[in-house]
Amino acid sequence: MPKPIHVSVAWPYANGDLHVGHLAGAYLPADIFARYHRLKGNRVLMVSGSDSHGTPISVEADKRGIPARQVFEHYHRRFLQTQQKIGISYDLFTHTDTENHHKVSQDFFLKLLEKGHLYKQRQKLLYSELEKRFLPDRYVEGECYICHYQGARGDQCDNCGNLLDATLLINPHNKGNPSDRLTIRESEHYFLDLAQFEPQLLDYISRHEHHWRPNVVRFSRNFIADGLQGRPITRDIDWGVNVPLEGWDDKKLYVWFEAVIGYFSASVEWAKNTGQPDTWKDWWYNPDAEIYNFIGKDNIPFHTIIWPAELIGVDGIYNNAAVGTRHAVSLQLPYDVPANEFMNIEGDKFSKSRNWAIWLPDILERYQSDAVRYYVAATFPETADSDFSWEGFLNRVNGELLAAWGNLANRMLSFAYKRFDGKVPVYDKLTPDDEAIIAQSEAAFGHIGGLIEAVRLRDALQAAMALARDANGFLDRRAPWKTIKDDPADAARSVYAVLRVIDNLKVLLAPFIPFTSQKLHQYLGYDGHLFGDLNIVEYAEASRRHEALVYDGRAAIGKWEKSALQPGQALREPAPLIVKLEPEIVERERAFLGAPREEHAIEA
RNA sequence: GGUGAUAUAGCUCAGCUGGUUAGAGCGACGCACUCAUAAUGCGUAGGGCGGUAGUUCAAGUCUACCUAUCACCA
Repeated sequence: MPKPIHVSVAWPYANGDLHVGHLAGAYLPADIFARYHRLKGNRVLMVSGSDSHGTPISVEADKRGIPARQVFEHYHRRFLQTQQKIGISYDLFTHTDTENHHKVSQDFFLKLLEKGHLYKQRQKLLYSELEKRFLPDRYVEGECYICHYQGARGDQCDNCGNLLDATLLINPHNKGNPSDRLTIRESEHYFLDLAQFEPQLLDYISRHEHHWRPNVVRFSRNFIADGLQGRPITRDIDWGVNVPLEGWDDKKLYVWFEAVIGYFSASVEWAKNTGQPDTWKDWWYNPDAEIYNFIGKDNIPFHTIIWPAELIGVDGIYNNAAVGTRHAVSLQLPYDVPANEFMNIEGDKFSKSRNWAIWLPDILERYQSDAVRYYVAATFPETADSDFSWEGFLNRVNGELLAAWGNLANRMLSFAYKRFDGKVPVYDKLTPDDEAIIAQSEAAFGHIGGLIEAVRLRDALQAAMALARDANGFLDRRAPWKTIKDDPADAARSVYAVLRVIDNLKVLLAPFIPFTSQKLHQYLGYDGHLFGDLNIVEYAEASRRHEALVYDGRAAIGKWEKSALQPGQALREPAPLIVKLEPEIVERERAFLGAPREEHAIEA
């Protein structure tokens, strides 16, 4: 019975390129998880998109002197290209500036309002007399009222690290315009009354804590114990989703409120795009479905508190009775929120302003997608912060991915291709040793599958690599290059056994390194594709068009099942799977860190 | 300031509810092999688990305090 699995992936702000932190925190774990479940035959819906709104984008737009829309469209396009290249298999990667998303967000707002989960309150905010508008916190600079540092930002002090209330800053001034005069004005806003949801949230957490990561549980419980405060969900800004009320034309929905709704709205869009507009309910209104949110640790409260509160608050939305009894009455809340920690770079924290970052479009110009995927997956910050180091990259790619796995496949395929007439050897009867290694590789499907389902991806990858090492050991014991001379029948047995193990490893490793597995699939003489295609598709709405990344799995034939490799099957001429890295790359790549960077066009 | 996390071989990290001589990969050293991108295999040497004080028949594994780093909240 296929299980509906929803993979909700954090929405990147479209104000700059994707970097390895994005990949390690959310996108790659989500993709590995989704690909596994697809191989397993489950019904996967994986969605995300560019976050088009929010001050980071306005700030970037002001810096460049161009409209916010232009900034987000530029990076949205690059997100599509980058993720297509590294193979993040979204069923839909859209953005939050679609008519669909605006509508769904507004419907969420209205439903919450109707059910009494919102309240109005006046707020004191900094107002720019020059620009005639309320100034977002990030545009404000002043003296920190805690440590008296002069260059504190409106939302946070870079010196003492404290979060600040911009209206309390000493001598606040407009960052972009020092001659501006800032005054404090009151503005009315809608607040989400989080405290109302406390009992349901506590209940939700206790129902799931046995299978959540301990830090996610502790963090969420603490957050509630600290007291749930109402949070403003509207703002005095001009870039964002309109507040769907009369007289609120100069305000927008706050990005934190609206962006998480993307998981839902993107599911609705996906269903619409596929011509079956109700199918999103097979996840959101189906108690058998499991929804997984892949995010970084900075986002935990938004996904275990705020997003569930919004879902509880709008329960029943779009679930009109006319649809029939196929669906449940209640919206599904996330089943698991496997938040990752942070990935540092050469021992230091990621920083966009210092360009202390490894940008995906840049490294994908120089390295195989699977090499990047392998290293990042082997170093996932699943339990603690981890570190991306170029020396580590070199060692793991050359010493593990290439030496233990790529070379295993290459050495045996080459041998079989040359000595067995380009075919999988035909054998008489396998020895107990041969049968043991095959059985071991078959048992790995259950073991590694279990680890992936529990989102222990680093352990899963390590288990697959251990099997590859065992296969190398087996090969050395059986030494077909010796037996071929005086006992060719025995060489046939051992070569067949290793090829069977390689065929199994091809599938076991496919969620992690899909491009390599596909190549190997062909070398082994099979046709067809293990996974579907990732395409950039344009969709038209009533007044706008947008591009999205879309996974088309119709032609995929890969299955999470043990190999039935046929003796006598014709092989294709093999070639090395993994490109060997030169030691010089370590110094070369380190030199890019902290140096000014130029954006290049992304080649397919 | 509060809360939480992390600190284990040269490096990167595992060690669940406390229990035989603390594990893996890489690196180092030695041996073997030559099918393979000098790629593989076998073996050896390396730590006593941040510090201090406790609980216990028994503690990386529990408690308290301290130190360092990180995160979140004020």
